[in-house]
Parts: sequence; structure tokens; C-alpha cells
Amino acid sequence: MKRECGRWGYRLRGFGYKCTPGRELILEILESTDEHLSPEEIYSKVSIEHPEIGLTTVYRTLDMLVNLGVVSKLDFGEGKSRYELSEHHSHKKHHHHLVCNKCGKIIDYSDFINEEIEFLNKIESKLGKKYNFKISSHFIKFDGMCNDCI
Amino acid sequence: MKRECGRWGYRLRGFGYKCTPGRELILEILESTDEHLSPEEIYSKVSIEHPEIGLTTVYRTLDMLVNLGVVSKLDFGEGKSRYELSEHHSHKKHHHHLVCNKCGKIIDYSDFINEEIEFLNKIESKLGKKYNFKISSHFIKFDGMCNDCI
DNA sequence: CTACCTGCAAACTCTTTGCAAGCAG
DNA sequence: CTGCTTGCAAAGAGTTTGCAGGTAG
Repeated sequence: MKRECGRWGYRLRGFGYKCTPGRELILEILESTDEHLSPEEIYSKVSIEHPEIGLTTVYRTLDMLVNLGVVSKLDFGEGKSRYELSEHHSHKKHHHHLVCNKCGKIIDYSDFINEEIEFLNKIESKLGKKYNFKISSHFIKFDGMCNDCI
Repeated sequence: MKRECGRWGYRLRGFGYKCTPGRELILEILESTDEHLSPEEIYSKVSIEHPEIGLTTVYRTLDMLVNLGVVSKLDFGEGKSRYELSEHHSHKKHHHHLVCNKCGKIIDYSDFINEEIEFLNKIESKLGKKYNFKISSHFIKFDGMCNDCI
């Protein structure tokens, strides 16, 4: 189906990829949520508007977007991955996560984030030197029980 | 096969579980390594001494040990889990991890760990209050490229 | 003895791949 | 047109479960 390209479509082309309904829709879905969606969840949202698009395409598109750095893949240890628009392509600030081990709720927080980043940078630089390790990113989560589950 | 119980066997009994060759062997394997073994890796080590023990038993035993708090389950986002003796049952200090995204090597580090813990405690307490969240543990990893892969 | 453990096979979940058909450019 | 994309079906990887038989205490 031939169609016009939106904002995301232009970016896709800029990266050398074709602009297709599935790709644009997946990006729009990621853009319009504050949740950390799993491939299955994205697929079911995609299906509302484009039921012909398959789960495989969702996986393939997410994979591509992660490689482009547009989307971040998160793993909270649930046995499945979750995705969010990455910092530079989203309106959200850099953040870390609180994970409820009972209901699975995930809370983003940006409080103290500047202190955290500063602290992490210091540590990263020291560790990098000591272990001769080129650190490219960090992942921090706090596990526990949320408000509703206590 | 009836047999004597070693150090771990006594602990198992203390927790109300029977002492069996599989359970003891798995604990001994975890105790004698610095790596973060996956169920499959543990299974192949178990097989050397007790080839009759199945992978299912490894999974079930690890699950039980995690619930007892003897073993920690780690997820570095590889699509499989890894296990290590938990802090209180191991000779190792509390530590965090550096993960090489190319070769998969995982380095434990305990440098600056006291500063880290202190910092994390401060943040945990603030976050706990603000989000009404009972934080029970944290997980920190740094991703990047190791010495050999740069 | 008896309740707890175990191996095996099968089921399940998440993810990836091969391939022929379909569309964007 | 032509090569990138896609849907489908099937395969893979890791993990869990049901059940009959085995064993620790």
C-alpha cells in the first residue's frame, strides 16, 4: 500500500530504510506511551490499526530500531524484553527504574538523576581504567514492592 | 542412593529439605566457581559426576535455592538466567558487574563498592519514600567492551 | 513406610529464520 | 523494475509441568 510518510518516515529514509506502515506505526506507538512495551504488547496495539501486520515484523522492526539507536531494549528479568524510545528520540529525561516483583509494575524515576549520573560517570571512568573496559552504558534498577502490593 | 550429607546437606535439612546428591553437587559447583553459571552450564558440570541427574532437577533445585536466598538469580539480558551463590553464603564480597556485549564476558568488581552502597542506600531511602515503594534489592551493570574485544 | 524428589517427555513462551510473494522508491 | 520488506509456518532456545517411579528420613 503506497502512502505518505510522516515524521518518522523521513527519519527512516534518512537511515537508508524504507518507510512502511508497520515501521511508522510501531514508532508512533512507542512515542505515545509511557510504558515499557513488550513485542507482544506492541503487536496487539499495531493490530488494532493494521491487523495484517505480523508479530515477526514487530520483532524485526524493533531490532532494527535498536541498532539505529532510536529505541532501547530493556530486560527486567521477566523472560521477555521491553522497549522504549531512547533518550535522544523521546521527550523523557534519562531515568532509571523501580520494578515491583509482585505485580510487575515498572516506575520510571528521574529524581536525583543528575547526582546518579555524576556518580556513575566517576565510577565508570575508574572502572574503565582499572579493567581496561570500554563502558558504553549502564543499567540500574531497584527491585521491591510497590504501593499497591505492600 | 543413600549417602552421607556434607556441609550443604545439613543446611538443606535445616531448611526442611532433603539432602540429595543432586542438590549437594549443585551447591558445591556454585561454591567452587567465580563464574555466573547458566542452568545448562551447571547441568553439564553436574553430568560429569552424576550423568543420571537431569536438567529439570537443575532448574528445580536452583529455583528452590533462590527462594531460600542461598543463591541469586542474575539476568544480564542474554535470554537466559545465570546463578551465583548469594552474598551471605559465599566468600565473595558484594559486587556489581561489567558485561562485555561482544564476547559476553562478565567481570565482577568490588571497587568503590562501599561508596556505591552508601550512595544507593541514600537513593533507595529517598525513592522509597517518594514512590511508597519497599525496595529490597538493586541491580547495577555496566555494558561495554572488554579488554580482549576492543 | 510415606512424603518428598527425580527423570522423562511433552508443553509452553519468547524469539529467530527460510522462503515466496509484495511493495517502496 | 529491483531489492528491501513482509507474512506465514516452522524451527530454536530456555524454561516449566505432569506423572509414574524412586529414595531419604
